[in-house]
Amino acid sequence: MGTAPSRRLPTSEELAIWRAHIETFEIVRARIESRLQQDSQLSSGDYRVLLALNEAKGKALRSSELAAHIEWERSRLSGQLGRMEKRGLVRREPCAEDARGARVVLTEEGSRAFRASTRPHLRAIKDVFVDAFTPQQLAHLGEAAAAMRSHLNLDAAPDQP
Amino acid sequence: MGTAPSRRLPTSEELAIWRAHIETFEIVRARIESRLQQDSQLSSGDYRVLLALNEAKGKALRSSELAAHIEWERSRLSGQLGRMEKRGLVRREPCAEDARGARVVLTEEGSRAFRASTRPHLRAIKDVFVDAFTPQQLAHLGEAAAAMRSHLNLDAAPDQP
DNA sequence: GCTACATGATTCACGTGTCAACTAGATGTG
DNA sequence: CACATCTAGTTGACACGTGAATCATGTAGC
Repeated sequence: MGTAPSRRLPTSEELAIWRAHIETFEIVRARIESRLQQDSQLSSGDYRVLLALNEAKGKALRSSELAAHIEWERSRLSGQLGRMEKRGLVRREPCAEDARGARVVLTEEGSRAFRASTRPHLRAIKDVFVDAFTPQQLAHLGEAAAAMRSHLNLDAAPDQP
Repeated sequence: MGTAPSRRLPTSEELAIWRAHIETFEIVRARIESRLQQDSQLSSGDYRVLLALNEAKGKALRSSELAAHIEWERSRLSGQLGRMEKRGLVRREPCAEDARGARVVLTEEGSRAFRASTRPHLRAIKDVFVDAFTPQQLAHLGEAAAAMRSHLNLDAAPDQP
């Protein structure tokens, strides 16, 4: 099922849409990240880690669970946690069940920083992203993202042989 | 003119669209860049610089013209050019009219690399991006990008007092 | 138990981005 | 001409991302 993708190159209109889309939303991402940084001294990486830990039972996760949850490479997470630990946002402690592993624990300070960042961050998303569009356009964007995810076969069950 | 942006936070639907959009198109960008790297051993930064130089008269530009053209910070361009020069894609030569400046010249090798990269790169854009959508959806994406550009006041004349 | 392999996590080298400081040549004003 | 100031470009410190290599611990097969 599905139509065969045509073998031609993109037209100049298609190319222009690609370029406009990627360049524009790159700026959007940068603006929202910059607001997060200014408002809360957090990078988007910090925020993502704090969000995941905050939702976790006991505000702690095994490092590899965390990596899987936010879909990051392990080495990426390792570096990120190192920086966050230096700033006191998280703590790493040895894991009782598996001496190889580490539990990543949200500190009180990390928890406070996350709670304080949420509202202004959501606000920035509203101001910069949501308010740019009509409800129609926003719905179209949602559909486009869904179409893309299906095109790329994301959303597929992650552990299939 | 224009409706006042409401002061409420984004709804969970709006937030979901934001997250789906940014995460999905981050993956799209990564895939297309990875194809460019595999097909042509070029990063997207390399490609952008080569594209600009290739279009320039004499396949050369002053460093600051180049920076302005592709809208990069000067230090970013400086580092990029250093790496590209090491690989033989561009050459920097002193500038006759202004001894401070440098002319960035596309080398024969850089020109060849760019020409060889174009088709596979366009092909990747078609495969990964364009073919994910119906023509309607693609048009909607173009409109969304335009709405966002206008929301952010991009497209404004760059040199207004 | 011992060897082989799988797994959790870190480390290293490198490419890449930002911002602030710096160098050196241009320019404008007395 | 002397001085302040502007401009072109580089450099350095740091944050961040990737992939390969490394190290230690777990687990399976004998």
